[in-house]
Amino acid sequence: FMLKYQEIANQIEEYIRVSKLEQGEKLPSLEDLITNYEVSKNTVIKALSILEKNGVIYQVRGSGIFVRRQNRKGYINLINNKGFTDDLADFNLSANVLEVKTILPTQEVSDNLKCSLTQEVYYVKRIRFINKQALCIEESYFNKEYVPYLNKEIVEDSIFHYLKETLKLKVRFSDKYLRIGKLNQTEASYLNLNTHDPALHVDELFYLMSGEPFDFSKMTYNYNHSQFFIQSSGMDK
Amino acid sequence: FMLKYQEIANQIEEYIRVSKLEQGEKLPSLEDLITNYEVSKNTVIKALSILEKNGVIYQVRGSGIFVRRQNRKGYINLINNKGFTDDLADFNLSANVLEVKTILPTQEVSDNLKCSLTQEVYYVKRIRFINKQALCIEESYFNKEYVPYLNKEIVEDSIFHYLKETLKLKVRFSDKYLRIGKLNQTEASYLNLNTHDPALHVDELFYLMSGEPFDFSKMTYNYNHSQFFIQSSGMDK
DNA sequence: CAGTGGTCTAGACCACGAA
DNA sequence: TCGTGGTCTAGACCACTGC
Repeated sequence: FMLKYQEIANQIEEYIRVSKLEQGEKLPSLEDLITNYEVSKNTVIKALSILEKNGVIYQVRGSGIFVRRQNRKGYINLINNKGFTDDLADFNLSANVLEVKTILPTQEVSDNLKCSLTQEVYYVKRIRFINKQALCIEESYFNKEYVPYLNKEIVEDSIFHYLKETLKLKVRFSDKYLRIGKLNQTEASYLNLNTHDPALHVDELFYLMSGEPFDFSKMTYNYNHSQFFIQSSGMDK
Repeated sequence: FMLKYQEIANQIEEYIRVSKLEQGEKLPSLEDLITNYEVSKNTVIKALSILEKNGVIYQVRGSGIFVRRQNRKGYINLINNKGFTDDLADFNLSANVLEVKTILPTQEVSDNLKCSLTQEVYYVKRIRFINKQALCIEESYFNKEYVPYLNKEIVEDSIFHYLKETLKLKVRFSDKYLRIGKLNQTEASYLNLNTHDPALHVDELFYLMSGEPFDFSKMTYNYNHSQFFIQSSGMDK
């Protein structure tokens, strides 16, 4: 079962895709959408507000509803929470698992996961590849309270898929901190680059539906494959 | 005059600040808010959805409304459209204007601004400083149709302030493209760094309320001052 | 099962843009 | 002035959490 406004949002997005509407092209009017979908005005507006938030459309009072979207290919959208799987769907992604174990958290990890220093967490270290080239080094820490079990097989696949399907955990939101620096020797060797080459460090904290942080990840990206995209929706609406 | 939901959103944010509520602390229930502000349920929900979008709160069904917000200081929020002025308010910002002139657009500029190759645009080159250290090199191109006049005095101050107050232009949304590379010799000298040091390149396209692009800016950041923050709100709601 | 957040409606009225 | 998007309401009913 799906919510009406969600369903309508999906259908409008589908409509834009199959009609191959481009930036600036006009969609049916609010009233048309209301009669077509046989729902109330508020419901359509809610659907449109989702699409607006996601950068798919923009609405202009007195004028109409228009298509936005114009993502350059190969850029990773920093707003979605879905990992890369969506943005880089056209590319050949894989991961090389270096370690999966339980450890005692460092101060930094315990601060972020809001867990005790004496309570073990899962530690996972992976190198992620895109088209067989190293994309990033990823070190993740999982609160065992929410992720009681992990192993190499699970982690070689998509962790998020496992969390969602098996553990029934859903990510509600996340905080990302980006920083630019230089690669040290170890990082450089993993990424097949040179020491002192540019490095993009991303710390990311993932929260569950209930608002509890459960996954703290530290990533170091290969600068050759680091292209990111951000759509800001500006005003409060 | 202000919209009710906007007013309520502001007041709740204010309430969080003066009450010094921290991450995870609970706000009054929906029903309380409805009776306190004497508005309908939908209006409160709209106010809350703005705060949720801005990363200020999160709502949990059956449980309550909680404070989010936990921005590390000095990180630039990549979601806001306001330039740096807000995030770096505590720091000493200034700009050194190198050039202000009208030129014919390159192919790249005309593609982005959707203007003809034969129609002149304003070109502005600035170095921006934070606490007297070079933060970034900024080259901006403005469509003259919307920004008919610029000069050095205006540009030394905040361009966005001028656009808003004098020209009555409002930014509706923007697209940002981030890329990491190495500084060339010229860039390095402007930023007081070394050739081949890390460089963060950001291309940003700003759109007006009507959806027209009017400002295309190419920025190169000093990696020592490049700390960015992104709050993702995850799911479609 | 009480408390709390979320969805949906029908309809009144407002505000902006374009012809 | 008309078409179109935006705000707001009152109320019905649904869904999840935690005692």
